[in-house]
Amino acid sequence: MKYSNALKRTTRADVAKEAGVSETIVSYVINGNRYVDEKKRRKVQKAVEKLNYRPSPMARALKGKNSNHILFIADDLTSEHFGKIISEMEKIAYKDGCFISLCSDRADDDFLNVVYNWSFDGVIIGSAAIPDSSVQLLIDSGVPVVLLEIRSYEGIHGTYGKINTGLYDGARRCVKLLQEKNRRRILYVDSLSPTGLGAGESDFRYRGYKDQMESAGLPVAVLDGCRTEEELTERFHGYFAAQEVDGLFCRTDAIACTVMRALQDSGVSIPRQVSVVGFNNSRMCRYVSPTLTTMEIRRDLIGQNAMQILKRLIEEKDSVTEPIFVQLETELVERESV
Amino acid sequence: MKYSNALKRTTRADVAKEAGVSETIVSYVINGNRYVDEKKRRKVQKAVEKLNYRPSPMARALKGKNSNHILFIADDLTSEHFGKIISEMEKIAYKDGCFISLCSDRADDDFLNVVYNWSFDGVIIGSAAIPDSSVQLLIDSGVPVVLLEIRSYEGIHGTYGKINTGLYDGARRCVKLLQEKNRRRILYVDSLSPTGLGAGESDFRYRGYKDQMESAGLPVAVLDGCRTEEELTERFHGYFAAQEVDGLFCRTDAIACTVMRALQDSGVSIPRQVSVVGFNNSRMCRYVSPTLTTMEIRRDLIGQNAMQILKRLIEEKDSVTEPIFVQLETELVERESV
DNA sequence: CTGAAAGCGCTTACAG
DNA sequence: CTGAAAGCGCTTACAG
Repeated sequence: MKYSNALKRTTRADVAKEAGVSETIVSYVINGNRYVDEKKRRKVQKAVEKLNYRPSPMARALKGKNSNHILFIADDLTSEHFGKIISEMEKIAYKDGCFISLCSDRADDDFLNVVYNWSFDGVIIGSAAIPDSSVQLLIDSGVPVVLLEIRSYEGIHGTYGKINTGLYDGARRCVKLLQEKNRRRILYVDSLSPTGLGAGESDFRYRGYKDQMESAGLPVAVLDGCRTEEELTERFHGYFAAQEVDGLFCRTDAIACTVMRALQDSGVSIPRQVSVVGFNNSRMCRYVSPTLTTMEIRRDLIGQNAMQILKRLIEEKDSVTEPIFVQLETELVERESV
Repeated sequence: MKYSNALKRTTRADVAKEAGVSETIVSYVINGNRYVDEKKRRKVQKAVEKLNYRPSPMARALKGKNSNHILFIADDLTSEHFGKIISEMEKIAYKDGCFISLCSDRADDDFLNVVYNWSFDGVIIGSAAIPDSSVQLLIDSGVPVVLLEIRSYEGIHGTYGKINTGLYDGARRCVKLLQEKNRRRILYVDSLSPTGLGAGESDFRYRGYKDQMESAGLPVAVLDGCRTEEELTERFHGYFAAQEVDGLFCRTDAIACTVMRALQDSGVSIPRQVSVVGFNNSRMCRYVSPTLTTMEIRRDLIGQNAMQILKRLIEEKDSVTEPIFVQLETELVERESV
C-alpha cells in the first residue's frame, strides 16, 4: 500500500526532462568527463538539486563504474575491537556515498566467488583466516584489497594496501614493561581457541613476546589452546601451582581479566606478586580492580587509513603500481596491574 | 594487472552456451517461475554448478528483483550490544546470499533518500534517533522495515515488523529485585549523553524503573544528562553525599561499573550498603569485583527474529497485511552486586 | 559541441 | 512449450 507521500526514485530521465536537456548531457554533467555547455550544465545542476537526484549505484555498477559498496571481512564481528574500526570507516564511507557490508570469514570454497560477483569497489580484510592464496587471487583479479596485518602477509604481491597495526612492537613493549619491573618468569596467555589450536608463530603478539623474552635471555612459556574460560582458569591454576610466575602477558584484555580473577581467587596480590598486562585497551580495563595495564591499538587510525588507502587503490588504479604500506603505532596505557 | 588465474565473472550467457540453451531458459530455471523442459532444466543446472554461476545481484535489482542487500541502522556501531546482533544476522544473511550494510543514524535530511535510492531489500532500524515520520515514510514507500523497539513506536502503522526486546519488563524486574532485597532509595542512573539531554519518557528502561517504583510507592530519583564518565563520577559523588541511596539501577553495565568505582573509592561496600544492577550483560560484568548483576538481552534472538521477519516481509509482501510483532524475554543474571 | 545508439546482465510480457 | 524482444538506469564510444 503506497501513500501519496511515499519516497520516489528519481532517474536520469526525470532530471533531463526537468532541465530540458538530453539524458546524455545529464550523465556527462554528473560524471564530469566531457565538455558541456555552461548553460546546460547549470540547468542540470539545478534540476539535480531540486529533484534530489542521485544516480542509481546499481545501474552504474552494471556499466563498470564504481558500485560504492565496500566489504569488510572480520573474524569476529562481536568484538569491541572491530566495532570501533567499523564505526570509523562507516563515517568516511557515508561521506563518500558508500556503504560498507560486513562479513565474517567463511571457510566455504565459494566465498571468493561470491565476493567477486558482488562487484565490491574494494575489500578490507581484517581476518586472519583468509588464506594467502585467496587474498592473492582477489588481488590478481583486480579487486582493490586492504589487509589489516593481524598476521603476516609476507608472500602477497601485486597492488594492494597493508596496514601494520603495530601488534608486534606493541607486544614487545608490553613485555619490556614487565621486564623493567623486574619480572623474569613471564607467561604468555593466548586467546581462547574454539578449535583448541595453540599460539601460532604467525601471531604478531606471540612473536613480539617471544622475541622480547629471548633477547633478554628469559625463558619463553605459553599457556594456550584453551577452549573456554573455565578451561583456561583450571589450566592456569595448574600451571601457576607448578611453575614460578611473576608476570603475565595476555593476548587480550578479556583473557587478562579472566586470569586476574583466577589469581585473586587464589589470594595472589596484583601487582605485588604478579604483574598483568592485557592488550586492546577495552572498556573493561578501567573497571576491573586493579585497573588493567594494556596496549591501545589505534582503531580510529586503522579505520581511517583503511578507507584512505582503499580510495587511492580505487581512484588511482592505474597510477598505483606498488603496494601501499602504512605503519601504525600502539600506545601503552599504564594502570594499576603492573 | 590481471593474472591467468584471476577470478572470472560468469554471466547468464556463459551458462546458456555451456548448457546449449537460450538465455531465457536459464533465467526461468534460475527463477523457477515457468515450466521448462526437464532435460533442459537438468542441463542448465549442471552448467550452473560447473561454472559456479550466480546471477548478478545488481542486474536483478535493476529489473526490480531483490537486491539481496539489507541495511542495518544502529545508533552506536561500536557497542558490544550491536556486535552480537549483527553477527547473528550476518550468519543468516550469508546463507541466503545476502549482504548486510551498516549505517549509523544520520540527522541529514537526505538520509532517507539515500537509503531509498539504494534499493535495499529491507531495513532494520536499531536506532532511537530516526524520527517516526521518517520511519513511516519508509514503510509507506514499500520498503520492508523491522523496528527494534528501543523506544516506543506507537504511531507507526502499515505493514512492518517490530521486535519488542523486553526492555521495559526487564527494567521492572531489575528494580523489583532491588526492592526484594529491601532497597527503598533506588536511584536510576542514565547513560552518558553527548548532548547533555536527560532520561526520556520514551526510554523503556526508564519507564520500567519509574513504573516499578511508583507501583511500590517508592520515590523516583534520576541522575542523568552527564556527558562524560568524569562528570558522572563527580555528580554521583555529590548526589550520594546529599541523598540517602541504597540501590542503583543503571541503564547500562558500563555506567554501573563507573558508579561502582565511585562508590568503592568512597569506601562504600557493595552490596552490603548499596546494591547495584546493570543492564545488557556485557563481558565486563563477569570481570569486575563484585561481579555485576545485570539483565541479559537475547541478542541472538533479536538478530534471528529480525532476519526472519524481514524475510517474511520481503517474500510474502502481498499476503502480509498486518504488522508483525514479536515479544522477546530478557533474562536476569544474578551475581554479587545485589 | 551534442544526441542517438549500443550495451552492462538481467526479468518477464509478448508472440509464436 | 519456448525464443526474441523490450526495458531496468545508467555510461560512453560513435557519428554527426
